[in-house]
Amino acid sequence: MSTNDANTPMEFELIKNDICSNARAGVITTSHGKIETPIFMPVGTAATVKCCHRHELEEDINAPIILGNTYHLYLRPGLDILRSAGGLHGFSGWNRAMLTDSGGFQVFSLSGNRKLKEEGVHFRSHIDGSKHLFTPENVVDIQRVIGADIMMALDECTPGTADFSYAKKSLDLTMRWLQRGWKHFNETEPLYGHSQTFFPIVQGCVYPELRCRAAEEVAALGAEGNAIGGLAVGEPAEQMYEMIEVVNEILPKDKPRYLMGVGTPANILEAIERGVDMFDCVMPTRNGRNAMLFTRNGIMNMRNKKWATDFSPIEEGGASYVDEAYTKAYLRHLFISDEFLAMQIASLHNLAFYLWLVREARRQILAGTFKQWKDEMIVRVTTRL
RNA sequence: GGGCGAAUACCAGAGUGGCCAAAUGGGGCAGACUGUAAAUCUGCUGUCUUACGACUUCGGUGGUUCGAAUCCAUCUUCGCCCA
Repeated sequence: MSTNDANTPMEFELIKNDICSNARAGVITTSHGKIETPIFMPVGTAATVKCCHRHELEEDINAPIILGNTYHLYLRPGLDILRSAGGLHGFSGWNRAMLTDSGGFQVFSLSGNRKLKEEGVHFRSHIDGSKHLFTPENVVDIQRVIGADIMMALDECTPGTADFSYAKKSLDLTMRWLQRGWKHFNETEPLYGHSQTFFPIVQGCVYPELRCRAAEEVAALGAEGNAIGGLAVGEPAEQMYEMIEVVNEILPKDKPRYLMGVGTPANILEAIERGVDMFDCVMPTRNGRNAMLFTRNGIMNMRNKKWATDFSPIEEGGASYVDEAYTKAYLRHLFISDEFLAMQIASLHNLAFYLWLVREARRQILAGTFKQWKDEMIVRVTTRL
């Protein structure tokens, strides 16, 4: 596993473009290992991918990169502890790559507890109600302390239902924040001897005009990778796909593109087809904890009675050992009985499935068979079992 | 043999004359969840395909009453106590 030191920036190598679509296969090299793309990144908000041991993430799910969250880690355990531990890598023991969200999504999801100002976002902690301020600059500093290989710009994630005038006003602010964050990133240094990179985020809600402008401004920075945010937040899926097309027309082809917070297996396949390389989403873990399993044959609600006496494996030939190790009837029993093991099995299964899905997509792109495979997979993964 | 108490929907359990198809909890059935304030949230859970509405229910039977899960009589079952 080759690694980069603090002076070597992240690299992205484009291996192959699909013939029939904008899908592509590549490799990202970070100080904490290589990441073959397309990739799905499990979300580990509070320094843990919920219900999963590190060993499982490494060996069973085989995730090359996971997420952390600036907002949550800043509040708990706090910067002093993270700094003393040598960053989140040292604290959690995760030695592969890591990406941290800036807290921009919390600006959206905790909208009742915050106030947007030109300088940044004033918010109250959901834990103790204490007051805090995130600025484009200090979220860079915080992410330096966390030590993520990839850090994200502070943005405002607008709801998919925002009207044009609000979306424009919001985008203007996000773009001003972006310039400040980018400047500050370039004026500061990593703390732990490994390199860090900074991804800007394209906003603009569902308005092509705004998305184009944002993509052009983002592309002009020349960052090592670029993100698309503010999608899958209430707008119809077709509109999301349209926005991805508009934006990817403009974002540089030789840099990885990260679609933030998306999504369902079908969303991911559609986005890969449109040239997206990186994904993250809470869906495999959250929905897993709530008894929803994604499989290559469709979706199962494990609480449903139909599984009560189904003693077949969770998923024959599935992507992780739990698929053959436990039966549907047993897993249903665990969920009905509120046993912790149910959530562990489901989370492991779903993450392994998501990682399998993107690896298989990559394999199909390399084999030149992506388009046909994708069309078949969409039907399968959206079937309700 | 005598006395007291209890019987309510799948379970537990409230209700003791009309606002009762009947609180609440559990269980059951289904749905939602997209850069995680989520091991969370929502709906349904007597029958009539849905709503309005109608119908049948509170151990059985018979009564009182304009009206009964609720009052009376009696029977049945269960629990406790005395012999």
